[in-house]
Amino acid sequence: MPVTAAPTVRRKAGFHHGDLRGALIAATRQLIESHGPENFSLADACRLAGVSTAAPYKHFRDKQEILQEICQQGFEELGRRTEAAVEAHGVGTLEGIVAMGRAYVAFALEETAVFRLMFGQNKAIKQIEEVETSGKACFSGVINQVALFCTTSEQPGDPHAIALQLWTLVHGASCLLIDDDYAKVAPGVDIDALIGDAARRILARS
Amino acid sequence: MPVTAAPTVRRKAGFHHGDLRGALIAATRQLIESHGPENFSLADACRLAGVSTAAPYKHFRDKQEILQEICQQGFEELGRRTEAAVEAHGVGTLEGIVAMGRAYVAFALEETAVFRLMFGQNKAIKQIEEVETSGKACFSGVINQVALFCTTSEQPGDPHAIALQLWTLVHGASCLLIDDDYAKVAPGVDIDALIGDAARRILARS
DNA sequence: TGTACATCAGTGAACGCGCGTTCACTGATGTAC
DNA sequence: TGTACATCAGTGAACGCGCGTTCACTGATGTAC
Repeated sequence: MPVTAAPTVRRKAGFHHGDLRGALIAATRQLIESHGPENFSLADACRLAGVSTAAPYKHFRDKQEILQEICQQGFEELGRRTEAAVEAHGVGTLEGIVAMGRAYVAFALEETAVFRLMFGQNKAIKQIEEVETSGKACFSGVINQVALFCTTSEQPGDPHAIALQLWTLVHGASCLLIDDDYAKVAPGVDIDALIGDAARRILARS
Repeated sequence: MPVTAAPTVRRKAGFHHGDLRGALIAATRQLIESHGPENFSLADACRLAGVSTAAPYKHFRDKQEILQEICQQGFEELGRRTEAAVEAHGVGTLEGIVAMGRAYVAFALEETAVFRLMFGQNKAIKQIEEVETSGKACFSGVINQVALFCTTSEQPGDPHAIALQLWTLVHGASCLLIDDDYAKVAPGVDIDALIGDAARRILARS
């Protein structure tokens, strides 16, 4: 399938590109979005960026390094989004925690390919240190909120265990949505309601 | 990487194989288990089964058809397991429903590659009719149990909505486990406890 | 029981293809003077 | 301001490789007589 340049990744005129590194990342994101991270070819990304297939090696060690970079950016973006969500809806409140969950699912829907990289089967990508650190930071944010909620609402629950349950829930929703698996048995499911309801039950005084 | 024949897929002596269809399915399952469904090559499966790369075309239309067959078998197996679980732990009971969830996660852990096929991104595989039917049947089993539980325990909840929440939960647990994503923030998490606890909260009188 | 024969599962070679990476190179850029 | 030059981003051709699928074929099997 021939790949034509999209506006966001079109090269500048002339011999030098200007921001080939950025353009290759943009092209890669676009390609893994449509073909999945496993079926992405570096050669296609080069075609999208309008450069020769040898050009990426001036900016990345190998194909894998581009994916690692995208994965890393993804965790930072996810952290930013969930933090923004909880701040907008109330730090330490039930609504704030639910908003974090919804932000997680929204991220999976909007940045599906990046989400797949971040939580998918390619272990090599996830195991570099910067990625692990950003990932832990995201989760710590959730635990902190749950702990805060438990304290202020005088709940006896273990924040770490509850945060894990909530993460499991929103991650499940994300996966079932992006892989179109709800469609078969619950077309048009209201996912915000599902998450809100389930999270409320998980966070309820037990 | 050279692939050597495993006992379960070794060919019989002689020109004719005997059960090449079965051997190719076994070989494919083995390969997608180690390389993922996206990185499986038909040629490797042939090597494992000890036949030429042209042999599969006497039994399958193309590469995709082998994967569809495995996906189909997977839904049937999952249905069998969840039904067996609920029958062993109490039809229409909370424990029975929790057992179904645990059986779902156990299936994901034991048949990871098949699970990935069944719920993964390859839409073409999931969209054939037999697969859709088996998938719906699996989910209906859960709804029925939840409905039964709601009735006998005089709960007002909507069985369909509650079943969706439970599915979301156990699917999330399955994905996070098989992709090794719990490891970073909760190494050695007790997943049976997590599911039991969360399911109890979701099924609790609201 | 013995033989002729149709069937068809598996062969092995070939096809066209696209991949990731390497290589010596080229020419645009920007700095030193 | 003008010129010489070092830098290094991007080129284009080539590499070795493995893939999915097709093809005419072959020979083991089992059935009809």
